[in-house]
Amino acid sequence: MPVAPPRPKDLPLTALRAFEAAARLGGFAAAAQELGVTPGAITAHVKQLEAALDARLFDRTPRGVRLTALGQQSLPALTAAFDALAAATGDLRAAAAPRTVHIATLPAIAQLWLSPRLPALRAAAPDIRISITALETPPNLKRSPYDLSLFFSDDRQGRIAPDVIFPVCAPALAATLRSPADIAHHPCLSDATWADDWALWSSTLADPPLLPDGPVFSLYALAVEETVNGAGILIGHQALVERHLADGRLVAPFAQRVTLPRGLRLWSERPLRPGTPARFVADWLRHTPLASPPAPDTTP
Amino acid sequence: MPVAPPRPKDLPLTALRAFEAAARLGGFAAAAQELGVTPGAITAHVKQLEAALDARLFDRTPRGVRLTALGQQSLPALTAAFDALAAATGDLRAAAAPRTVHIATLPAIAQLWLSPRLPALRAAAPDIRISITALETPPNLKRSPYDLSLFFSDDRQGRIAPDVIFPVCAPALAATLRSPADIAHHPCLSDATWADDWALWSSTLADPPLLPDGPVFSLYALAVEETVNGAGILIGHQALVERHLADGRLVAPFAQRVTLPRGLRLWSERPLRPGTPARFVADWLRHTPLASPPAPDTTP
DNA sequence: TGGGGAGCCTTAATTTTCCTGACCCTAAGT
DNA sequence: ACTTAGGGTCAGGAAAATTAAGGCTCCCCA
Repeated sequence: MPVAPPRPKDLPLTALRAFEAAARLGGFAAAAQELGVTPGAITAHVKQLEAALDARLFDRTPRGVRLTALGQQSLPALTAAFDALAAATGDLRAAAAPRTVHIATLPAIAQLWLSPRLPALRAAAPDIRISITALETPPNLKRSPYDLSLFFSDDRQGRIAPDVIFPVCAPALAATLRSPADIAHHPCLSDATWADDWALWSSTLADPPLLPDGPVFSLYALAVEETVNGAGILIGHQALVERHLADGRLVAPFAQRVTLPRGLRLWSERPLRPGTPARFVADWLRHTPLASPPAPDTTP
Repeated sequence: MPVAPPRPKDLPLTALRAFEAAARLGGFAAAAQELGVTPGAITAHVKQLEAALDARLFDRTPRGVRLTALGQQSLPALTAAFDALAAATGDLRAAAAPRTVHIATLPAIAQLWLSPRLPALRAAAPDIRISITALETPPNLKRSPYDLSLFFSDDRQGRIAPDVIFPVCAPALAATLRSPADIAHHPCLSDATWADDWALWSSTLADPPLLPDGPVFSLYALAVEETVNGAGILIGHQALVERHLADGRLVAPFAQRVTLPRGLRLWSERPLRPGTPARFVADWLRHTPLASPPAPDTTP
């Protein structure tokens, strides 16, 4: 019956957030990625929280962690509270920078789909600042400071375009190709995150050709650039190569095209109120086709 | 139209909490006290948040800070979110230590009112752990990890006893007192936080005596101890001296008693569900009178 | 009117805390 | 047996809090 046990300290906020993320995502590594810290930090935070509570929140197994009953019953309220906090934070940020729109997207989409559209968008809304952040994985929009998210997804909600794939190459190379079988004589460029694009496409042919190996890129935009330079044949994603097809730097030598179940998807966590900059940008991107490229400069 | 502005970082959680507290309480110093940090830390947090938002949240004036419009409009949602978070952590803490009750109270109440009751309470509920934290100021129960709060307050909700004040002294000294006028010949002990108790009491007399100065204590329990030792006359608070009156170490030499508008108040932020340890402790404290002190040990 | 004195916030330097980065460990799936 | 995937551990360095000092008003009172 001590009169002064060490004052019951408030549970540390960051440790609570680390626990909530780890519990919701089912692992420390995933939580570390969402919070942008290292797994070691999550370990320390959870341990700190468990020490403060004097209770286990996770059962440690050699291949991961599993929530204890205590952790399970506490998770929903914590998640709701952090969601509310994130929503309030989002409102605060929007109120502080009312004319800025933050977009999260894949690096490839940023360079090959979004970037060509930006000049026209900027002209259409000169007072809106567009901030683009390239991420490998779609963020948790409930928690991240982005207004719009633009990724490939199976979800049809907010789909802008289907993902259609087909081989593309430089015009000079295309001139040497007669049929899909000719692919065997050229390098097949592909992207690491879409490793089986070539297989998917060729499997739809009546007579699938032998596919030679080719360089695998971790940046799709780089693969596109190499293809423009004649390095080989790339398995193209329509949305990402349309600009190069339009201005003639790339051509599609074969008619065969494959529509994948996923598509380019633009969405936001909360409904965008009409009149807000984010709403304008979303509507504009959704409904404005890519403008024609500037005519090649033929004057000296 | 930069493609990679420094990635919009998440607003730091602790900075948000510092801002919320400062905004809600109307000052950095008050926020620092509620959060248990120094004012300098609040300054740094708010500055960090303002830098992250690239907007002012407070107008600095020489005698304090005032919320900007941006700060004002963002405050309610933030406060609600942190309240939800505090409620969730409270539930988590309760689930982790289901048989512990945390009580916040004044040091004087802890020593003079609560402590004498603890043995009987412990006997009545041996499986409940009582944790008592002595604070000079009632905590914000919505945010603090206490189940029960026990302070003097004007609020009648949850009142346990009125605050009745009257002079008390050691029996030997009392024997020399005939009327209130005799007070003038003895030191008048008082507590710094209740500095005008003497004036309040004496002003109700038909013939107010001249009040001599006396030692002012910052710990009321110490003043009581000194009075027991015959150091002078103390202005007693009924709830805090009842134990000493009951066992005869102090007596009340005069009949005149003054009931102040405030009273001893026991309350909790959220309604206590029946069957919970906190509910049991609250009911017990509310309804169980102070047990008789053990008989003086007269055997050799 | 003008000079303590008290509040309140800020700043600078020191101390403490936290995060990272590289390594180890264990178990499950080749 | 080797690889992979997930956590745990530890030393060093970055970022935070504390402490202590400083500036700026207002208030009070002579």
